Amino acid sequence: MGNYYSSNPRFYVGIDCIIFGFSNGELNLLLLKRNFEPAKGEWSLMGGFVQADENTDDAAKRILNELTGLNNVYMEQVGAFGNVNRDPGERVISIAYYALINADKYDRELVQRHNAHWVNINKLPPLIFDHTHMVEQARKLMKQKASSEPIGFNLLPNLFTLSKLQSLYEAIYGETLDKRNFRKRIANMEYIEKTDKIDKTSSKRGAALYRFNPKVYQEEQKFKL
Amino acid sequence: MGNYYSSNPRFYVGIDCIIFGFSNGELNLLLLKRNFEPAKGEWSLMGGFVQADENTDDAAKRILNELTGLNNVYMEQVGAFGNVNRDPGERVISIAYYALINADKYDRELVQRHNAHWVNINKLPPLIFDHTHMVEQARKLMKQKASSEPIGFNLLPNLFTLSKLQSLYEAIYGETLDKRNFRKRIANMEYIEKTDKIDKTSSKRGAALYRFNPKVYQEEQKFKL
DNA sequence: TCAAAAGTGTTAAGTTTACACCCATGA
DNA sequence: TCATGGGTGTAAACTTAACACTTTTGA
Repeated sequence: MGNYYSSNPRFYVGIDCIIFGFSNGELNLLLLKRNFEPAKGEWSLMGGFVQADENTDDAAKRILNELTGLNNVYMEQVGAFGNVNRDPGERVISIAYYALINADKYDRELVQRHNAHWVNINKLPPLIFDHTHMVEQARKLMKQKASSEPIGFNLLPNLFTLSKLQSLYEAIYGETLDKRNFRKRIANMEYIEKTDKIDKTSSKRGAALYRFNPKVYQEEQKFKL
Repeated sequence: MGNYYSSNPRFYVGIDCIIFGFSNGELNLLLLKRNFEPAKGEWSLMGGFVQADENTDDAAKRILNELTGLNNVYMEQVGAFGNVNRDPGERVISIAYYALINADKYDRELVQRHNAHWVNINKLPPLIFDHTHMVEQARKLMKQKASSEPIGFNLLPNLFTLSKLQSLYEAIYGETLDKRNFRKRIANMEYIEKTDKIDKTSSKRGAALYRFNPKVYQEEQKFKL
C-alpha cells in the first residue's frame, strides 16, 4: 500500500513569478532586491513554495498576491525548471508563471516591504539561479500570446488611448510600429471600443479613450471555428 | 540552516510522456494499457518519477527510453500539472513532455512488455487522471511548433517522399492541404533536399525521396535576424 | 504662434488560395 | 490498357507594408 509512490524521493516545489507591468511607455518587471537569505543582496523573481493541499496555480496566485495585494490577475504558466543544481541551497523544482498587472493598481506598501522594484525589461540586472532563463522564456511566450490573443489589456487601465496601446505593443514586440497601419488594424477589431471620453493628460489636443470589451471578443471567437 | 526550505512540504514529482508517432498516414500516440497499479486496466500515458540527482529533462528522457529503448529523441516540455487531487492515490505534481519518434525505430519488445499500443490521435480512449488534458495541451503545442519550425522530420525516416510529408502535416494540422501549394512551399525550403533516390513502395511510377538537412536550416536561421 | 501629440487613405508588394491536367509504371 | 499515385503553373483574392500631411490646443 502506497509502495508505488513511496520508493521515490520527494522535492520542494517552488513557484517563481515574472510580473510584467507597463508604465511611461516601458515594459517592466517587478523584481526583488533580496533582503533575505539565500542570495541576500542579489536580484531575483518573487517566489515561494507550493504548500500541501494547494494547487500549483493557486500557489502562484497566492505568491503574486503576497507581493502585490492583487487578485484575479492574468497569469500563465511558463513551465517547470528542474535542473539538479539550479538552486545551490537545496534541490528545488520550480514552476514559473508570468503575470500581467496594471502598474497603477498594486499595493505599494507591500512592494516596498519586499524591497521590490520595477526594472525595465531591456535593462535587467543579473538574476539569481536560473531566473534570467525563466524571464527569457516568459517573455517569448508572452510576446507570442500577445500576438494572437488580446492579453495586452491586462497591462493597461480600463480606458486607454490608441497611442498608449501602440506603445505597449511596441514594447512587447521590441520594435516600432507604423501608426496608420496599427490604427487600421485596431479599427477592424470590434472588441476595442471607442468611448466618448477624452484623455487630455498626454496631449494638448486630447486623445479619444478606448476600452476592451471581452464579451464582444468572446462572441467573435465563437464564429471563428 | 536549511530553515528557509525546511518549513515547506515536499512532493513526488512525476513525468508523463506524450509520445507521437506517424505511420500509415496517421498520427498516433503510444499509450499504456496499464497492467499495474494504480488504475490497473485503464489507459494512461507512460510515466515515472523524478529521482534525486536527476534533472527533470533527464528524467523525461530516461522514462521515454524505458518504454521505447530510444535515445536522442526530440522532446519538449508541455508544462507542470499540479492540481491537488489529480492523482487520487497521492499528491503528485507531474511534468508533461511530448516526444516525436520515428515509428519504425523503437524497441518492440519493450513496448510489448509495458503493454503499450499505438492509438490514433483522433480515437483516443479515456485516459486516467488529467492525462487527456495533458494530451490536448501537448497536441496544441506541437501543432504550433510544427508550423514554425521543422520538427516534423523527427516523425519520419531519413528519406521520405513529398506525399508522406504532406500526409504528415495533414495529420498534424487536422486538415487537408492543396498538393501544388504544399509542394511550392517545400520547394522554397532549401533545407529540404531532393535526393536521387526513388521510392517505389507506394506507387508504380515511383516518387523522389527527400531529406531534411539541419545544417542548411541552421545556416538559414542565422540570416533571419 | 508654435510645439507636440492626434488623427487620417492610398498604392505597391508580397503572400495565400483556388484550381485541373499529364506522366510513368506495374499489374 | 488502365488504375494509381507523382508531378507541375497561373491568376485572383487577400494581406501587409510603405509612406506625409492636417488638426487641435495649451503654453
